[in-house]
Amino acid sequence: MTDGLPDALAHRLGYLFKHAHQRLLALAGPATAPFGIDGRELAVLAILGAGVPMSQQEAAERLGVDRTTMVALVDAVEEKGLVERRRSPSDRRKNIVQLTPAGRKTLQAAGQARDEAERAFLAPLGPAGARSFVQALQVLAAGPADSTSQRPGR
Amino acid sequence: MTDGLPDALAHRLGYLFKHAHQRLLALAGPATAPFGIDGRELAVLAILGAGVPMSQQEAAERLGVDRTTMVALVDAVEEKGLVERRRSPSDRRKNIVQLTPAGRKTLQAAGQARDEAERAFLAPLGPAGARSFVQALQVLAAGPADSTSQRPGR
DNA sequence: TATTGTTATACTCTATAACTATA
DNA sequence: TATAGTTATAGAGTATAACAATA
Repeated sequence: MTDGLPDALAHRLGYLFKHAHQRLLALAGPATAPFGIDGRELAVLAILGAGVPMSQQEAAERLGVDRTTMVALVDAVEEKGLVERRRSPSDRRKNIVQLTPAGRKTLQAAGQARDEAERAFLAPLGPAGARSFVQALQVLAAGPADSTSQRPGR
Repeated sequence: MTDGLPDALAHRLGYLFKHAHQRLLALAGPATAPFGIDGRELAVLAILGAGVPMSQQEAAERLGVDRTTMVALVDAVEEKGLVERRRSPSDRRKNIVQLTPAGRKTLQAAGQARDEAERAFLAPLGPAGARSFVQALQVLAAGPADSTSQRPGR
């Protein structure tokens, strides 16, 4: 029998997603905590530090959160001195949100800690199993490839 | 347009779990809605209909939810006439929660609808890919197999 | 008129503490 | 004293509506 999982739920994807996610959080939370940020704030830094400067709304879309949620998220990392809001010169309605030097440093260090936590989380699958699991998860998270967008992997 | 996944997040498991789960809910929610229940209530029916009669607290533990959360959950399905609470003869503090005939019927029909939704969700992986994905997810949800094994929840 | 950021508000989900009745 | 169920309450997390500034 699948020890740990009640039979009636062993194949329920919702249940499995919830509990797998909880186990990940239990590992990744403590990993990023020493850097003063949580997983969501780290994701904000990662989005903003990825490339071109972008507005709050662009960042919110990429994160998959509402723009009203993004306000509090940017507030949090700005108060910690990790990002700065600046008015866009070309469109003064927009905030361009940029990483500070401290933000870049935190992104680098906390990102590494989180990567290690993720590796530990995936370890039971073995290297090849972990790789194909993440690939499959990317497919499922991206959803059915619609005609106008590129197909992620495979 | 953000087609697919933003590079900076493509390998972040928390992000992938969240969005994959959301996509699953978008499919499974409408599938069980015609039967008047949501996914969580269906899980309650599945736990209670799986075998031996059990108390609310036992069912809550297997579901991975708090016993106070379980009260409202059982309330909901009881009001719909799908389960009945009755006092345990051997320990009058306990509620034995049993499926009604309507509950069994709903479990059967809604369970089938949900299974179909899950198959549709996993379809992009192909049959073999879906199988190994679910297997991996079970491993990750159950956590490291330690000797005193209980589940992580709570 | 539409859009960006913002605030206020409400709703969902869940957990903690306290109460009751049983043991 | 401890446990099962319950209630009240509070904390996240997120979404909707409305407003000011700007386009």
